Amino acid sequence: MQALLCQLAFAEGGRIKIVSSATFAPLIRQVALFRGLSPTTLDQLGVNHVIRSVEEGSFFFQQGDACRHLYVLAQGRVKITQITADGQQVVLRLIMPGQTFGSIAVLRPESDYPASALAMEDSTALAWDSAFLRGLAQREPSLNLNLMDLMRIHIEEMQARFREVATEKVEQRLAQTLLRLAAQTGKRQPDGHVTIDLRLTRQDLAEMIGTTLYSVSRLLSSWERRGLISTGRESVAVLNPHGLVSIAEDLDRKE
Amino acid sequence: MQALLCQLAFAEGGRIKIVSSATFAPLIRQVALFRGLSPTTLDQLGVNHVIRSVEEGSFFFQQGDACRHLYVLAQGRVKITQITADGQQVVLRLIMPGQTFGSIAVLRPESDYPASALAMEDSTALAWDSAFLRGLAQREPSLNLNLMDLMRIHIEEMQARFREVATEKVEQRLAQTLLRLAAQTGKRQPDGHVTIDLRLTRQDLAEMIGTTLYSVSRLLSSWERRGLISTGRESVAVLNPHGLVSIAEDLDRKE
DNA sequence: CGGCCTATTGAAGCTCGTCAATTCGTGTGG
DNA sequence: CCACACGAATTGACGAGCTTCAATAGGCCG
Repeated sequence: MQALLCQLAFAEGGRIKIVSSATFAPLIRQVALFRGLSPTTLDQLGVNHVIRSVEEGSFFFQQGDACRHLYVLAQGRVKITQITADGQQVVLRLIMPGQTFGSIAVLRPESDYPASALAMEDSTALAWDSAFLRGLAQREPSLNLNLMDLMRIHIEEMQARFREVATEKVEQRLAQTLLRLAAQTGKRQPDGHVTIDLRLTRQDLAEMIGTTLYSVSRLLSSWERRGLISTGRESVAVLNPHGLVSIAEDLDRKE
Repeated sequence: MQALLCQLAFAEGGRIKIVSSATFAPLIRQVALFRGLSPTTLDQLGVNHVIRSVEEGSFFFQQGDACRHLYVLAQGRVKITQITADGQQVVLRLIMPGQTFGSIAVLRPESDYPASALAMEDSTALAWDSAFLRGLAQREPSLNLNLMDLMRIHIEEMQARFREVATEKVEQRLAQTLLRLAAQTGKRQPDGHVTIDLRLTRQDLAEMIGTTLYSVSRLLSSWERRGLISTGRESVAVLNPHGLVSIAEDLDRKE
């Protein structure tokens, strides 16, 4: 384990801090993956993890690394990405605190991570050894069921995104994505608007929907002119969700 | 169960035959999902299934149906599809004999199938009740592990396809898909060529990669002119795999 | 203030989708 | 057995949508 940490720190320039583990006991009880587990098991989970802090721009793991740990994000934001041979990147998932990533690790002791986990800001995650979790799952069937349910959700999300990118126009996909982000993580402001406090660049949004940062910028500008949203550097506020819905459903072709 | 069969038969016009179950015992032992299970369990699986035959063009299940069964295809070919609000279709998977589909059913008693399973030719599948399988999994942890492994493979496939459709051109995706089909199900002919005996229309290929049948037709014609493949009605033979690889990797832009 | 990352916008061009017309191939029924 | 019908496939023309490149402006931090 220590070897892995050092290797990653070296490879990516990430600074690794080891933090007191008592801090995170409440978090563990809220994680979907650990729902319904016995107090004994939860205690074991509270003891047998490692805390990893990774600074912005560094990786928790990279595509192709041997996958030996499952992570739960405690603070920060992480994006799960794949890079193509010619350097293009796609964003598969955004991870918020309390969410699980690297769960492939539990299944196959000898496989590699199929994607990379990049910290979008300084982030801290709890890491469990996959062999330890496999042992735990033998005594706690709920753990397996929870894990399968996470995988099911993940499959359905990827299927939906594949369908979207295969059938819908950039305009629709972007509107859809903004609505989804607003619903998941947006915060309602005193003035009634919903802001997405995620700091996503135009580039990030482009990689989530399979387009270029230029197309994203053009669309956001035009929507701002129409009063649907208000944009800022690395931020978007949704002013008129209904307008975005009609774009997402392609109800307003040609005006 | 009988009610479900009748309902589906009615809804889709599918003709349902109930066949002797002894026929399929050897198949069950070869299915990846059932690998490593005890002989006792395999016997139980051999007894507690239902055999469903569905004729070409009918559905084993449709998007939104309550999902109560897991299927293993015994003969025929099935495609797993999703349909968009405006009638466009995408093909998520092709199922060949021995492969499992509808596996989401096992996890959530009360959920719906997220996609449809359409018989591309007259097909027969074994169906297990999801409650029965959940019970079985409590005594056979291997079943859970196998299922999770299938799900892992499925996730990685969908991630790869998302990356492709988000970053690659139609040309590359089509070449990639032909190579994949040739590797998975192609048969080497006496003359050394590899034919894909799947009967896939241009439309099917288009729905697999997110394009139109016209683009597929144009590309296949041009590749045939260049001697890379030989095409026929609902069939393709790969003559020069290496040429397709260089197209898939975009090594020959502009000639 | 200067440097760097992010964002905007225009212009040009290419890929791809769309529509329409036609041909090809397969199975059916007279 | 041939003619016909129907689905599958081909091909051309056109244009919309999107990417690409380049130039410029904006915002934030040291």
